[in-house]
Amino acid sequence: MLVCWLVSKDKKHGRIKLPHAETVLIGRGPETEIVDKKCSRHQVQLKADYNKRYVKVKQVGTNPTSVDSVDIGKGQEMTFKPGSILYMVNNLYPYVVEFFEGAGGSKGDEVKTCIKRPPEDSVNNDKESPKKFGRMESDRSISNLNTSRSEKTSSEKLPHVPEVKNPGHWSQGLKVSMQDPAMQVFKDDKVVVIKDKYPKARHHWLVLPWESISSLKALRTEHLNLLQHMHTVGEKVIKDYTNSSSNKFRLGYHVIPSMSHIHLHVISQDFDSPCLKNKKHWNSFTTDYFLQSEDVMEMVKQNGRVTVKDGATELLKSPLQCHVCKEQQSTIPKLKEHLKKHWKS
DNA sequence: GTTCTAGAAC
DNA sequence: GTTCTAGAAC
Repeated sequence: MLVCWLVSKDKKHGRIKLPHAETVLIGRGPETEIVDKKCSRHQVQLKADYNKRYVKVKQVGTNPTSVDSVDIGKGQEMTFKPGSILYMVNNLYPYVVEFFEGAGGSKGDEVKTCIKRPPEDSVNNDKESPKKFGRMESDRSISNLNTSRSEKTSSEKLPHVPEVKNPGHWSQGLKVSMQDPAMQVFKDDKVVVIKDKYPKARHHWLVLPWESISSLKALRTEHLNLLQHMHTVGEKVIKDYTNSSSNKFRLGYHVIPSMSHIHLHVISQDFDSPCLKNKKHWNSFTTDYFLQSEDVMEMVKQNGRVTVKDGATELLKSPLQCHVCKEQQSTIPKLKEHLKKHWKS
């Protein structure tokens, strides 16, 4: 009989049993002896899969839980396998997971007080295997790019290349793409620019720092130079790769991005793209969900960090309003038809 | 993040 | 009947 244990790496307390396909909530409390207020009482939701020999970890609390230095993100899941380290919150309180054969009997120093929920789908877990991220577009051309660079200055000299420990998870896709030379439109020692894989306008790039910054919340005063550089590179890409006089652009960040690793959107304001399909897409670029790059820099300058207001998610449900003339449209197809009016010939 | 699809809206 | 959205699954 197989048993799965969650083990505190710093041996703060006894191991916690994770039964197959049962949801277990862990966080601040007597069973973990974590008293840190940054850790929610229900910080993570764990569900072991004895067939796959891994544990699904969902971050329930607000502050970051990470697996091998990759932030999971609130409400999101990652796989946690033997050999990986789960940090309960803020890179603190390390845990490992262990699967043991035939250790059914001995209760040992097991901690019993964890909260359990009935399994949601106790069978049916066998079919899916970790997916590779996305699809690669084979026809991506970089022939007109990187003209100023000599051929082989690439990755070996870069100061930070973010390690992707869970490349299978979709939220890690940017960290994979940014390291793929075929995706890189521009790079220097601090940042790399890639095309958005699902552009929401005729021109849509992402500027990513090599330095691993998980999100806007991690920004501090010491990042100001980098933020400014990201902005400057964004403007350079507009200048180099578009007829910039005829295209309006905005540079900014999503308040709550879906993808890990901070990224500056550089997007033309035509919003002419088949990938723009729903209200969330629209509102994420045309409401205050989109924080202009300059505003982010100003906030960091003033307050030393970016404060994210609660309820930003609600902005994604706002009525569809044209970003140019403010006229409201009832559906996405009607909005897309309306937008044509504002395109230049 | 995208895809898929049930069922709401028309 | 078709179009469109929104939520689950990935």
